[in-house]
This record gives sequence, structure tokens and C-alpha cells, in this order.
Amino acid sequence: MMSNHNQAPEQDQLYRIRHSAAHVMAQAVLEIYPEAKIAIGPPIDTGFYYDFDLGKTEEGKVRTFSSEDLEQIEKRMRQIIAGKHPFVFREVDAAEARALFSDQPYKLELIAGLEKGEVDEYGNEVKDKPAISTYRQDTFEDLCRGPHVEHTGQIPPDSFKLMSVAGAYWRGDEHNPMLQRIYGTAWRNKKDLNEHLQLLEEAKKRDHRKLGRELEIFIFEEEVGPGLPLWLPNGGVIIQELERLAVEVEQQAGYQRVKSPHLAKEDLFLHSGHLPYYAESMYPPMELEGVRYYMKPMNCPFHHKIFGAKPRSYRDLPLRLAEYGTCYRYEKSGELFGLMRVRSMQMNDAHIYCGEDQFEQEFMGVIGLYRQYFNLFGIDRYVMRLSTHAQKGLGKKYVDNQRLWLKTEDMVRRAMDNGGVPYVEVPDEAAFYGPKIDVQIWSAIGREFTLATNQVDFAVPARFDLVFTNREGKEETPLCIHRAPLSTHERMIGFLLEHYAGAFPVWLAPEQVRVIPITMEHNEYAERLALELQATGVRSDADLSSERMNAKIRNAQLMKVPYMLVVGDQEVANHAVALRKRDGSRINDLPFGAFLELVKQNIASRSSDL
RNA sequence: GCCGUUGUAGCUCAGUCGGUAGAGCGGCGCACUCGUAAUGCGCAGGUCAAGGGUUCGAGUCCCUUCAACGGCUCCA
Repeated sequence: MMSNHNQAPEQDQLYRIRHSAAHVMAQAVLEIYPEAKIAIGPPIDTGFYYDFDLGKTEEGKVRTFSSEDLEQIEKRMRQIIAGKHPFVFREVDAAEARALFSDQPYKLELIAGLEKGEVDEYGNEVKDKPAISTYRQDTFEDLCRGPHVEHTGQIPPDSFKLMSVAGAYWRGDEHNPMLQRIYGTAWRNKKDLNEHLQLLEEAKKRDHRKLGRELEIFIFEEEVGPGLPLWLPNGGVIIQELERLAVEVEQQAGYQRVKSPHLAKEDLFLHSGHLPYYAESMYPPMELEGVRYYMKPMNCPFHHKIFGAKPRSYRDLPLRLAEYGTCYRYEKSGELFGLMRVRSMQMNDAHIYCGEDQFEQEFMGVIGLYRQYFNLFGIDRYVMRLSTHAQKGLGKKYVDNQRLWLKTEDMVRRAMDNGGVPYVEVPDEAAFYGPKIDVQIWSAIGREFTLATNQVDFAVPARFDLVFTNREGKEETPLCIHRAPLSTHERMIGFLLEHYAGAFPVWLAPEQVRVIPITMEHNEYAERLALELQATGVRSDADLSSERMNAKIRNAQLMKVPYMLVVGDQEVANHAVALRKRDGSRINDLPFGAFLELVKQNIASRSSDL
């Protein structure tokens, strides 16, 4: 989950409780595993963690915590807390610190970093050379900047819980050894803890993987392959509606639609720079008649070719090419996550080719699209993130041209500032061909994802020799803006499932109306209504099963169908319906014609109300 | 990819000490014809993820592989 209290969290009592709980946990672990090496243990948004290296077993396998260990550690923590041991602060010089932690290699590494003034005790970069300090409680002394509660008794013993064990790389680098991390959650009081645990339960209910199965949106089939979703008919409807929306909006914004194949020869991706910079995320090639082909991980090279299909003049610019392109990326197995992280994906992609003088307007036009969409979906919990390059990645992660990096980053910054768009800046997160603005959102269980993206490409058009003739009659290389405001179908629908908790607005709902006859005698009328609705483009079905009316209503409710039309003798007589909306509200004896108008209006306006 | 956990019917799960598999929901059939969140009865449905091993005997114990889940790393 996010925490929005950014000013001096260290001053917060809750921060101190969590930080102190981490120390107490480390003490408990060291008592149980005296040979354990301790790494770092910071407070986090919902609690704390601490990383340990437990060494190897006799067979040479990495020693890990068991769930029984967690119980024992938690029990021991409560004993330490009951001891009301004071947290004692002291400053030490580097030599003292090294002596103190002589048998703790991770701490020694941290001390070396502190000494050089590069990083703090959590491995984060710092500006000023920090003082080296420790905190001690009971038998445990840790390298630490603090602050802590005054004594262990101030950690409420009934308001924390050890949650899980996980592997985590030392300093977050996959080349480093993997440590054992214990996550705990800690709160001011028992009530807050219970609320947090309940929130986790609620989040599970709106997890898109659960809803996707229940509402028959998508499935994964083992024989098809990991990360390769199958869209069920209900999912197909949502895809169709999203594409309809995109086509409409993009047409108005001056885009042209194009179409490109799912694979291409090696040469194209060598040319684009994908193979040099992006090969790790691509499916391995297939070879036919001596030629290697790759599934496309992005659509840009194809669009570049379309740009280059004929000579372009400044009069053609900006040229906006749009495609819901299907891309394939070989995400590492452990990175897959329901629909949010898959290996085949359909992107709301487009590339805008423009001159430098048109950049700001085009860029802001795209930001405007984002806002239009987010407004439509009621997405208000997001952060715009400007991702820039890092010098150390030039030539490896990034195209090697620092001058252009700095220049384009500056252009983006200026455009965002001029447009009054708030954003945070993160170095070393850019695409290989340029800086990008990502829109970050959170899944139901609190994991962060990039939903939409907007990237500037100063490199690849030149690699493809893309030019246009400018007003002076000279050739000029266009800039390219990559943008995907509706993300991919996979991530967007995964997100929307959670965002709406499965209760889609009418225009997106796979089934918009279900007609429910009260007895068999009303079947014919019900079916006639359903057909009439279908004929006007409303997705509707009549439930002619032998269930009782109550069961039919329940089934429609469970599938989150927005409108239920209950029809019996009275409705047949009046050519009317008894409308029950998904939220439980009812309008009885509504003339069918009036209902038809109501639905059509609601769908046409893509309303978020029922 | 790495660390940990888990794989039993379409779904959610039970299965004791190793003795050849069970429930609810769902599906199908029959009966019921009902006014705003579950009508009753019956039937079908399983290579216990896959492969190997230990054992007289494996859903259960061991190994390998695959997949999912919680994290780390990485991303739309």
C-alpha cells in the first residue's frame, strides 16, 4: 500500500514502533540461530522486515526459516518486549564499528559504505557523509541511525504479526547472494492490526485473478503456456469495447490505423536496437530456410517502416500511426502475475512522428488523452513518473548519446512543467531509446505496476534513416513519441477488474441486461424482450432455466449483470418490466420502451452510473 | 531466473498411522411454476500435476520436472 505521509516519517511513533520491532525480531532470530548473519531491517508501509543469512546446511543447501520458526520467533519477540529493555543510542567511529561487527560481514560492508559517505545503512545513496551510530536493546546491538521507541515495552505486543518468509537479494542486486527475509506487520494497537488483516482479506476478494475466473473473463491453460492468457467470451466483449473506445478517440485525435505482423526477420530487430538492448526479454528465434525470425516485443520497428514507406514532408507531420498490436515478451517465470504481467499482450500502441517544434504540443496532446481516459474510468489513484537515463548504463541499457538524452529529458521536463502536470522523477528507469513518462498504479494486493506509458525516442528513427523534408527543403530526422495510454488489454483489464471489483459500467459489462421470467409462462415474453434488446445492440439474455426467480436473480447478481428485468403477469400485460439494478435499487412497472431508452442512453454516454 | 510454499472432480476444499478416493457448489436428468440474492430428488464426473524411486501395498514417504502462489530481481 502507499503511504502518503512523506514529511519526516522518522518522527512518527508508528515508524519507531516498526523499526524497533525489526530490531527485536533480529535479536530473537540471533538467539535461535546464533550463527546467523544480519543484513538490514527497515520499517515499511505496513510494518517491517529484516534480512538474514542463515548460512548453509550440512548438505550445502541454503538454510531457511520454516513456518514453525516464525511462531517461535514471534513468541520470543513478545518475551523481549515484555522485558521493557531501553533502546540505547551511541555514536562510534569506523574502527569501533568494525570491531563491534567483526563477525557480521554485511554490517562491515555497510560500515565501509558509511565511511566513504556513499550510502546509508539501508544501502541508499546519501549526499552528506553520515555519522556512524548504533542502537542497543537487551543483548542486541545494531548499526542504526534510528530513531526507536524508548524501550521495547512501547511496542504493543498484540499489534504485530510475522507474515511471511521470502528470498531477497543482498542490496537488491540479483548478482548478490540471496538472503532470507522475514516480513512482519506492526501497528499502534490491536484494532489497527485487525483492520489491516481484514483489508488484506478484502483485497483478495477483488484480486483480478479470482474475479477473472468467477466472471469468466479469462483463464490460463497449462498446455497453452505460462503467461499466455485465453480470453473467454466475456473477456472478448471487454476487449472489443476498449478497442472501439480507442478507435473513436484516436480518430478524433488525428491518428491513422495501421496493422503489422506478429514476427519479423532478425535484421529488423538488429536494426531497431531491440536485439542489442532488449534481447533478454524476447522469445528465442525460429529459423526457416536459413533466416531467423523473432516474435515482436514492440510494434515500433514496423511503424518506423511504415513511416519510411514513402518520402515524407513537414506537411505530413505530425504523423500518428496507431495499432492494437500483439507483442510477445519472454518475462522470467517468477515475474508472471495473472493478467498484470504476461508474455503475450495487445498494446494500445501508437507512434507519433513530429518535428522538434511540434514536440511539446504532441506530447501534451498525449497527456491529454491519458486524462480523458482516466476521467472516463474514474482512475484517480496514480502517479506520473518521469524515467530518465543513468550515465553508467550508456551503451549497455541505453543508446550511447548523452547529449541527446539530456536534451530530450529536458524537453519532457519542460513540457510537463509548462502543462502543470505533477510528476516524480526516477533516474535509470528509461527505455533504451529515450526517457518516458509512466503512469503507476497499484493492484488490489498492493503491487505497483506501470499502467500507461509515454516515451520519447530520439534514437531509433535515425537508425532507420527516417527523414522528412522541412520547410527549407532539407532532410530532417523526426522525433518519435511512443504512447500507450490504455496500456495493454491484459494489464488494463486486470486493472479494471480490480478497480471496479468486477462490477463494470454498463458499456463495458459483458452482459448488460438479463431478463428474468417469473414462471415458465413468461418465458416467451422474456425471450422477446431479450431479442429486441439484442437487435438494438444491447448485450442481453433471457434466463429460461427451470430455476426459481430468486435463484435467477442471485445468479445474475453474482455475475454482476448491471440490469435485471423481472417479468411476470403484470409486466406482460403492460408491456413493461420490473427493473432491478445491480446495486439492488428497483423501478417497478417501467414501460419497456422507457427502459430501452435508458440503456441505450447509458451505453452511448459510457456512463459510470447505473 | 532466485528463495520459500502449494498442486486431489469445472470451482472451493476434506482425505487420520501408507491399505486402490469424498463433500459442497457447478453440469446433466426428472419433478416443482414460484414477485426481487440459493426448490427438491437423482445421475455423471478423478491417470490424486507429470515422471521416477522406496514398499507386499503410495493421494499420503523420497527424488526430478512442470505449474500456481508469497517475495526478490525485472516490466505494458
